[in-house]
Amino acid sequence: MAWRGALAEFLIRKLEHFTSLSNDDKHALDQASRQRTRRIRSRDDIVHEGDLPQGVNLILDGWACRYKTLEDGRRQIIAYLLPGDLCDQNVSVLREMDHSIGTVTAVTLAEIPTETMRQLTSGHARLSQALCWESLVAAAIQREWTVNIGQRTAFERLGHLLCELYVRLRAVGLTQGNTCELPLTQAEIADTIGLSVVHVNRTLQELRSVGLISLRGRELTIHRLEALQRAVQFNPNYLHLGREGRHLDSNEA
Amino acid sequence: MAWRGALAEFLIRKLEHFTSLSNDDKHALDQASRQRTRRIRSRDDIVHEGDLPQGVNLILDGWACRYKTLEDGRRQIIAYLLPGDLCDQNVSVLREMDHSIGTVTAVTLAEIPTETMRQLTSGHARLSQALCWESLVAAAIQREWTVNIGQRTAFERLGHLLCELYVRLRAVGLTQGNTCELPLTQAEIADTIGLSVVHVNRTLQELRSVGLISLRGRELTIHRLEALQRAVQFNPNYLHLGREGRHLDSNEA
DNA sequence: ATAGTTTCGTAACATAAGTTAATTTCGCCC
DNA sequence: GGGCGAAATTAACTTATGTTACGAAACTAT
Repeated sequence: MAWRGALAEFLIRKLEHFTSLSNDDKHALDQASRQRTRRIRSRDDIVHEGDLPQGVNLILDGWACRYKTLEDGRRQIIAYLLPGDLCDQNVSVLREMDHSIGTVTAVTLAEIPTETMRQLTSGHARLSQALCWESLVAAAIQREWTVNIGQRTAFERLGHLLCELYVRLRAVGLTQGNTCELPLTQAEIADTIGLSVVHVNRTLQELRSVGLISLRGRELTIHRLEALQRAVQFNPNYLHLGREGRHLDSNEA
Repeated sequence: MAWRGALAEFLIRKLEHFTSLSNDDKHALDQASRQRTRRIRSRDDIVHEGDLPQGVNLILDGWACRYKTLEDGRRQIIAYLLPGDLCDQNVSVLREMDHSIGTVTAVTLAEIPTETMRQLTSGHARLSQALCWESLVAAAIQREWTVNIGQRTAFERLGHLLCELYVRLRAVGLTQGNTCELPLTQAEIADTIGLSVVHVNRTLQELRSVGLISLRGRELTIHRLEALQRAVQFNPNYLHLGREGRHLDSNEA
């Protein structure tokens, strides 16, 4: 059976970078994704800080983000949730959410009940490992963001973010050649890498003028990925995609 | 039985902020900590980026940190590991470490084999939940660091870090009144919050001059915790210590 | 104690990034 | 297809933070 078109398609593709799943595993994942799906419109909230944590959300389509707002309005985007990403495999252990999750684009998500998750992991050793891997990778990404914001220059920070998003999208088959969608406004990028909008704009101009990227409409093209990686010290090892995350064929354009 | 003096003392204390453990749970934890302990001297590496991940490490005593180094020598400290902290409950799923772990002070740690961990979690539902909570809190801390470095001013960043370390130490009984150890050099603080050493020094002077803290030798005193929290927008909810992480009695001085 | 080595403290100066504000371009809706 | 609001762009100016450098203090080891 081809898993193109399965609701859990992107998640399955992602997990297969770590291990190959049996048809049974994939079927179970897909079933779990069908129990309850929800459509949320663009720039809307999925979960609020202070909420009681619910079961697991799987992003089926669209972009979301975790974010936190300070009292005076400053906002930090803490993570991007792309198709195939699971939010919070175990949060229900906590008493309340310490941050919010909002959409960037319109999003379709599957709400997988805690009980279904339990069944998935107890009955499928391989799958259970793969899900564990997925949450370790999410943690590794969060660590890398700390490094990115803490140590890198504006140019490197922005380039690094673009590399990461591109490679993550490629890992789930959402790139065409060296192009992918980038539905973020410059204000959102600014809140992601801790810069002002104006400086994001300047830095974007710089990345363009040295010929490393194009960004028009909501479409990003990375002209020379290798060069960009070098220029911004992007080492994809933290994504744990095997074989360094490079040379993974994307779906052809 | 009193668990003062148990090797896993600090871990037990920490977990009990989340749930109360049975004597059986505590005994199992303590036994697991006794299997293999190791002593590492100050400013030495425990784990190197690129290493094959091993079983779980539990910090029994002393301070360690996760860090990452860029090619040109810039370094970011990604997390502090304090007594009672577990490193990497499931890393063995990954093929290689994407960052290093080094000591700040001399450290005693327990290496808990993967198999022992499995037994711990499968035989003790309560404990298993508590360990899950501990890893969710670690992730929440990492997210908060992203916010801290991304959005806050130097003054807030540093104050926030000090609040966090103080509250975490208090949660395991390692404070005396409003004082705790802070065995970090200013260079290490700088690499933690993404500032230069000089600016850390300036900012420290500022925190002192407004009477919020004292820091001499390796001893930190927070004179007015509430005031400091307000001044730097430190909201301890992300530590999920129940009751907001305040009013937890520390061991008396 | 003494010498050597970190760490801390400060000053003078340099610069990356923030702010404000005005203009242009883009995407969308009637 | 014109008008409206959001997003992007640019310029001029400000500021927080970085850099370099040097001396003082605090540890460490003999």
